[in-house]
Formats: sequence, C-alpha cells, structure tokens
Amino acid sequence: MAVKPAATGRRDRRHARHEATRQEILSAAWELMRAEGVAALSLRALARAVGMEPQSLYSYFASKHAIYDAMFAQANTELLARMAENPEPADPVEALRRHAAMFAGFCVEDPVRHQLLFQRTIPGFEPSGESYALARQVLDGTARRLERAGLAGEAHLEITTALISGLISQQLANEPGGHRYIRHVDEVIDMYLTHVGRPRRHQ
Amino acid sequence: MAVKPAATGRRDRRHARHEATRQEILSAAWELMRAEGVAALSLRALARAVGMEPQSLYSYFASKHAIYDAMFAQANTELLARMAENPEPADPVEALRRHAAMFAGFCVEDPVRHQLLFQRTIPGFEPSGESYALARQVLDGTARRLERAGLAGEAHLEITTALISGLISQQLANEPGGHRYIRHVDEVIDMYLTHVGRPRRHQ
DNA sequence: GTCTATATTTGGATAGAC
DNA sequence: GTCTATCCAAATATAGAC
Repeated sequence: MAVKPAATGRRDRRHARHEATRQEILSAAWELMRAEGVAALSLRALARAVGMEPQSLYSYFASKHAIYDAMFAQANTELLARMAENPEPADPVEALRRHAAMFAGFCVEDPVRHQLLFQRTIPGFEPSGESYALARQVLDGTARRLERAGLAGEAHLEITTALISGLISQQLANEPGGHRYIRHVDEVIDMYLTHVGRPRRHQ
Repeated sequence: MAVKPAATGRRDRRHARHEATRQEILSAAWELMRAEGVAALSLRALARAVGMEPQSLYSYFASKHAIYDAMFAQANTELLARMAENPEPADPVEALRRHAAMFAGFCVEDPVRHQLLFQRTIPGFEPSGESYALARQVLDGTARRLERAGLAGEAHLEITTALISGLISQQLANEPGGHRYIRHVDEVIDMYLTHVGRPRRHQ
C-alpha cells in the first residue's frame, strides 16, 4: 500500500521514537532484574524506573509476558551475534573449544539472563514461536560445530550440552563472578572427545 | 524442669496432634507445588487444600518462608535416608556409581523438589542454619564416597557434581519423566575416572 | 501516548473474639 | 487452635479524558 513520502517520513519518525522507548523500557527491565531477581520484575517498578505510570507501559507491550518475550528474543539475538563474531578456527576441535568457552562466558557474565534463557523458572511464561526460533538457531549453531568436530547426532549434542551447562550452573550457584568451574570447559570437551574415541590433547 | 506425668502425657498428645497437622500442611504444600510450580505456592491455596482459613496456618508456621524451610529440611532428610538405605558395595567405584545413580533418580523423580533443593529460584528464601546443615550432610556423604574411590579433594567434588547435575537438569528441562540424559550417569563417572588416571571400565 | 481513575485479584500478615 | 474481620501492599489490566 503506497503512502505519500511526507506521511511516510513522519510515520517513520514516530515509529523510531516508539522503538527507542521500547528499548529504553527493556534496558530498565534488565537492570531491574539484575538488581532484584528475575521473578521480582513488576510493571510498577519498571514504570517508575523509566518515569512512567504503570499503565502507560501497555502502549509498548501488550502484557508482562510480552516484555519477558522481548527480553528472551533480545538475549538470544545477542548470543547469535557473539557466535557470529567469535572467530571460528579452521581446526574444528579448536573451533568447538572456542565456541564452548564463548558460550560459558556469555552465560556466567549475566546470571539473570542465563536464568531467563535456560532455566524455565518464570511461572506461565513460554517464549513465542518467533522468539523460540532464535533459541533454535543457537542450538543449531552448536550442533553444526559438534558435527564438524566429528560429533554428529543428537546424542553427542545432548551429552556435551549437559556437561557444559552443568559446569555453568554450578559456577553460577556456588561462585558467581568466578571461574572455578568453567575453567574446566576445555578439559571436559577434550575428556569427552577422548571418551568417544576422538582423542585430541588440549593444546 | 520436672512436670507431673499426667500433665506430660496430655502435653505430649497435644504436641503429637500439632505435629500431625504440620505434616498434613507440608504434604498439601508439596502437592500444590507439584501441580502449580514452586513459585506459585500461596498461603490461601494451601489453607484451602487443608480445609483451613489462611490465617490459621500461622499457628503452625511463623511465615511462608518457614514453610519453605521445613520443606527444604524434609527433602534433605529424605535424601539422607535414601543414602543410608542405599547399599554401599565394598568396591568403592561401584559404590560411587550406585550413589550417583540414586542421587540422579531422587532428583528427577520430583522436579519441584529438585528445584527447591538445588536451584535457588524462590526470591528471598534462604534455608535456615539448621536446614542448611542437612544439605551439608548430603554433600559430605558424596565427598566421602568420592574419596574412597580415589577422588579426594574439593576439585573432584566440584567437577563430578557439576557433570552429574548437568545431566540431571537437562533431563528435567528437556524430557521430564524420561531417562535419555541420566542413563549416561555411569558412563560419565567412568569417563571422569579414566580422565584423572583411575581407569575403571564399566561392568 | 500519557495520564487519572478504577477494577479485580491476590498476596502475606495481625488483632481479637470464641 | 480456629475463626471473623481486617489491613495493607502489591500485582496485572482496562476505560476514558486530554
């Protein structure tokens, strides 16, 4: 449907402003969550943080779950960007190690984000199909790297993600901010490679 | 302080009745949690479940957190009992495998209990010192079995618990009720034993 | 797009009669 | 120990004026 250029420009500007406010709200939501915990996010506190009345948030998000969903999508997009910019060495095993290290770093640098993405602890929240597709893309990226390192198939994906996510969750639970557990990520990957008969000493 | 036998008997009966009601409340709380989720427990619903007014619960527990704490202690006590009754073979490696299998089974058989015990997702809830001591006992039992299998020291405890709990949490997140992940518990233990130079093939 | 006003539900907790 | 009555605070969400 065609519109007059002038009207389009005005509409674009309005749209851009709307988007900017949305982002502002999401930023404040992340900050609040980090301070108070994932479950403690409330529309009241969020509105106060951005200088609005709680009701005005409904001009930007249809519900509280819509905010969670936008955050879920945002976090997955950020992770996909990290994956894209993370150098992928020609050596597939080294690439796998780098990927795992990047992933672990991403998870532990923001516990609240990790909780939102990988633990399903918010009662009643289910990511939308659109947002879930992003999460799926992340998993596909991991699967591709595993395949290249000779670990094709669901079973390898399941076990390796379980082992690495075990290190991550223990790190977050017992020593947030540290690296006592996740420093063993490379070791665990090599251990698994050796275990399945693709020995490859850690360099 | 001495009391008359008759009075003592009456007090004991009263005390027993009080204890029984407490247990009834806790049972209902577990049931509700399993149905609605850990975070969704409310005093109103709990009271309705046991046929009381919400306010009457305060005769049995000082607060909602006190209920969580009692449940936390109860679950740890149950786990300690399982550990005690679980046969401990003379062979320390086999004993370790059995222990891990029992632990994994305990965790996945009740996701809500697992969440209460091992994920800290209830905002503001911290187990009391008394309850925490029980959790500590559980960990000590694991450490003792690791030591006997030649895995003394904090590092081995950290890594093995991370790996096994990774399998458990993936199991609960992706296939609750199944065993696609936890069936690899023995394999992971053997893999780790081999990795640290205590090779011991799975029987 | 933002506000005021308000609806509705729910939460945890206390006081005091019985 | 249990109830009625209540409090207070907070939650999400809607209607309608401006």
